[in-house]
Amino acid sequence: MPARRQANGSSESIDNYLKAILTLGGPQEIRVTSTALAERLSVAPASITNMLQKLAAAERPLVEYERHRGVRLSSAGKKRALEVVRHHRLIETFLYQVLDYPIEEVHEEAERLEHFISERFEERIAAKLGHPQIDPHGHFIPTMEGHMPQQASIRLTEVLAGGTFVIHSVDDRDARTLRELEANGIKPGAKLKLKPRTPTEACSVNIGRSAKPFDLSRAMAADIRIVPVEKN
Amino acid sequence: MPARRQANGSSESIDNYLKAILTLGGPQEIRVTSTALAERLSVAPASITNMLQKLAAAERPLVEYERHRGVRLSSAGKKRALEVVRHHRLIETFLYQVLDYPIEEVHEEAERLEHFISERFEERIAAKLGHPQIDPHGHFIPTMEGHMPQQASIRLTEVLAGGTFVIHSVDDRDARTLRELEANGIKPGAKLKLKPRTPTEACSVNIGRSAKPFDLSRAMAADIRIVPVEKN
DNA sequence: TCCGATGTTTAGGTATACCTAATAAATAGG
DNA sequence: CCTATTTATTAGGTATACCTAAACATCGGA
Ligand SMILES: [Mn+2]
Ligand SMILES: [Mn+2]
Ligand SMILES: [Mn+2]
Ligand SMILES: [Mn+2]
Repeated sequence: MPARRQANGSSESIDNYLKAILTLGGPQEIRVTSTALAERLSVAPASITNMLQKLAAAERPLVEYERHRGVRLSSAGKKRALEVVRHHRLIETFLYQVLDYPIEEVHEEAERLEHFISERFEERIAAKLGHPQIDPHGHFIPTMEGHMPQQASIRLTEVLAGGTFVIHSVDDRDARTLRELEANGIKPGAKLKLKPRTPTEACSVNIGRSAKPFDLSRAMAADIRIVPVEKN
Repeated sequence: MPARRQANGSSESIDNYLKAILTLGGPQEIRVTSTALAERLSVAPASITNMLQKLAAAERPLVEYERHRGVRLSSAGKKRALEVVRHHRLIETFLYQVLDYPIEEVHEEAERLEHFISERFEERIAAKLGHPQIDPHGHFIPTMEGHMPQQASIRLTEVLAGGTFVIHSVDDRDARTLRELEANGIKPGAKLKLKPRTPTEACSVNIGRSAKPFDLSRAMAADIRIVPVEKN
């Protein structure tokens, strides 16, 4: 079936590949391996190779691909990926703020709709929301021109020394974890005191100004990104 | 490509077939011919036959189909069709009232999004709008349970006798005509005086309480449905 | 440096939803 | 009532996006 193609010669499937490459490539746009993509997209490695070859061979290629050496986005691919991420995060913000969705349900809906809204829809919800720069999980929303600030935050699990932090963002993909995080006051902007620990120990944190420490599960800790604060 | 399937074993394509059969079958649920469907969906007749056979052969068939004798919706098919029409009209109302879309642009966006929103999204926009019963073109919005009132209206082109009418609804599919209609004050609820005419004559109307008559183009007249009013 | 584990690609196949061209059924006109 | 036209179906083919299994590269150790 003629999978619905967007104007730019993209499709729902292609969009998802581009987004995955953007995310997995990270800020330095490291080459992404087939295995990493296969894992991320829950698709067989052979299917990944196929798609990457197609994307690289197109008239206006969306990726740079070399056999056995991974892929990177071309500038056209990066542009489209950021456009889709903008859609995703604007939709999440809209669902949360205008339609009163519970935080843990916005991601799934946005993951679908991001591929099907028009430029007008994008523009209208952005206007309705006052052109927001941050989504409900704390992630930056790319601008219409395709710019997105670097996240200066670090993973909570990478900090062993302890200290005081502000929560920058939470991962949006696992609804259960996200609901648990929110139920415990762990959301962007919240303050958090971390006890020093060894790599194998659980993370024990104080949220806000509560006196009793809270032990984060592995899943919860891995989904939190934080920024250090000077205490004053 | 695994065309996105909704929970009910439907898909964007199937949804559009079901909607077309609902509309073309009319209130009495007349059998719909392959040609009519081919025309409506801009798809080759052979493709229609193919799809109808598939839909009729399914475990839980969405249509009743007999070779050379057209199709009707099964009760499951009718249920789904009304669900999609509900999505469509709620989305149109939402785009118009909440996102301030121009009237002539809501249809195209709704035509796409109707297939991809969740039950939660449907429920949330319905709530936001106060559970509306009529969309911006004057069409009834099916209820959550799949009920939709009959339209008692008639086509403007069918009236030769003249008289005073209220505009019940306008067709939403042609953006240009719709914009023209709206620009001339022709929208649901507006009052309209029709001069008597012969079948070949153009329709000349007075809109609202304006004194100067307006000649409707064939396209415009065909897109208007009206209800007679007692003048008092 | 060769060897095997791991990762990647090729080869061949499926389902959806379209298409065109050829064929068959239904219907309408003489 | 029989044929010509219209309408519909069958047959065979395309593109997208997946899959599994088999073949092939790459790279880290021994
Ligand atoms: Mn998300
Ligand atoms: Mn997506
Ligand atoms: Mn519409
Ligand atoms: Mn549609």
